[in-house]
Amino acid sequence: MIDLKYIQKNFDEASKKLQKKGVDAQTLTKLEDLFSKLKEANAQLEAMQAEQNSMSKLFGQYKKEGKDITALKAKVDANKEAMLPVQERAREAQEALFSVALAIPNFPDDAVPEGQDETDNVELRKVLEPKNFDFKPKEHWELSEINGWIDFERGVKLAKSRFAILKGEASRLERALINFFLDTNREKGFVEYSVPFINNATMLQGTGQLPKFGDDLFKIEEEDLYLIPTAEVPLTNMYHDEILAEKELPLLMTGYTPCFRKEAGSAGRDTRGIIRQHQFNKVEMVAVAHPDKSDEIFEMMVQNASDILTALGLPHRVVELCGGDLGFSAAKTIDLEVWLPGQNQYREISSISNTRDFQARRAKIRFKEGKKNRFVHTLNGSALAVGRTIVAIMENYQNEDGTIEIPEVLKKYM
RNA sequence: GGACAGAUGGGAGAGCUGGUUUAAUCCGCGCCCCUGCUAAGGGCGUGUAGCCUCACGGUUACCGAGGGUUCGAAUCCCUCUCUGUCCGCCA
Repeated sequence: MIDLKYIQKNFDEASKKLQKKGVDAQTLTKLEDLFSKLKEANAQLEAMQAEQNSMSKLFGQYKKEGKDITALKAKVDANKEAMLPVQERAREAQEALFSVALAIPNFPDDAVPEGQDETDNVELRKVLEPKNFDFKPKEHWELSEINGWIDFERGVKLAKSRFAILKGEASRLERALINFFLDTNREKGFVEYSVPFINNATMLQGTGQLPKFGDDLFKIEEEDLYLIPTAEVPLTNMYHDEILAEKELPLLMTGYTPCFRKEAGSAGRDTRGIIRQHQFNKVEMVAVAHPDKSDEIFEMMVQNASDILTALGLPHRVVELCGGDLGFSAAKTIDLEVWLPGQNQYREISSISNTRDFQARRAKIRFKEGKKNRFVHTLNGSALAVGRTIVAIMENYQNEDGTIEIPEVLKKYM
């Protein structure tokens, strides 16, 4: 959640920042107005409550001393009644404020490039040269057919479209990748976790998926539970509503989970192959960091994901997202895009974001700095998306006859 | 799924026949004092969020969650969640 006090004190600046993310000034004005209304109502209510409390105390005293309480009772009753509309006003303001505030995205960092969509993203560097094939490289679904790696039809039969089955070597490759990713992350200082794949609504709100993006989530019917769209949700929310000691920071976490997404806005995109599935596997990095250290940790996370791709011999480029392409919770995001020779283009395989204190405010994750509590910074990033790594290996390591080599670093895992 | 018990501040633990409890007490933790080392002792302080105040300080809410009764609820009533123990079932 954005800092309401900041908005109130620096309205113009806040408004300008949020324009980068497509929030109009009108919404912000409404927010500011609701915030003022809430404060006003609360101040009045509290004064009345104070009055009520002191009269009640007196009431007890009178009774003890056997004094007449008729007059006092009338006064206290009148005050109680007068409080009701004020109470209602405060409650309404609170509700209205939150419904607006929870739907406002994070401020982008000042250094984030201007832009509307992914075409305005900025390429920072390329790592590894794409290999020159002396034949026309095939797309991964063609290679899958030759090798019998992916069973799309039966995946659809079991669930519905955008579900697939990995078979034999492909399934083993997936398992090897997960282990390779987790081991590498562990070597970089991330602690490995195995977490619930189902989280409740409070947690989804903590990391920013709810209330605005419920359409992208699979919900468990009749329960307040959702299948996680990313391990960022459980890993970050492990510290939901906790106050950490400063010396505990940073908390570096990694975990493998399946991820479930409805892909509501992506009908018709990437319908062939396993680039875009309703269920995919991912190894995630999450950091809970001291605000002064989050930039440093961010760079480390980007470097780690890039190093993994390099170790796998996969050409990729590092791209900084422009304001218009930033996710809801992110202040800054760097995507890693892997080269897919079959598709003849770079495709996203990792996305690393610093949410600053945006998620920390929602999830109430703080640390003790001296006597004061301060919000932490939370960061998350894939290292890596497993399914897309399989696609990348298939397409980059294919031979002319359609067979696929296994990258050297994975051989000990298979 | 059934039966019983429970949920209090960093920990332990009282209060639970409604009103000097601003949540006692102990431990832990912090600062200070005493003590020529050590041990021991003494004093003060020590939750979260918000609002008002330059500050000192004041004030409201929070005793698992939500609602109710009452002038007043940790305490009484209702609903829910979770934990423990036993039984049943189960990878």
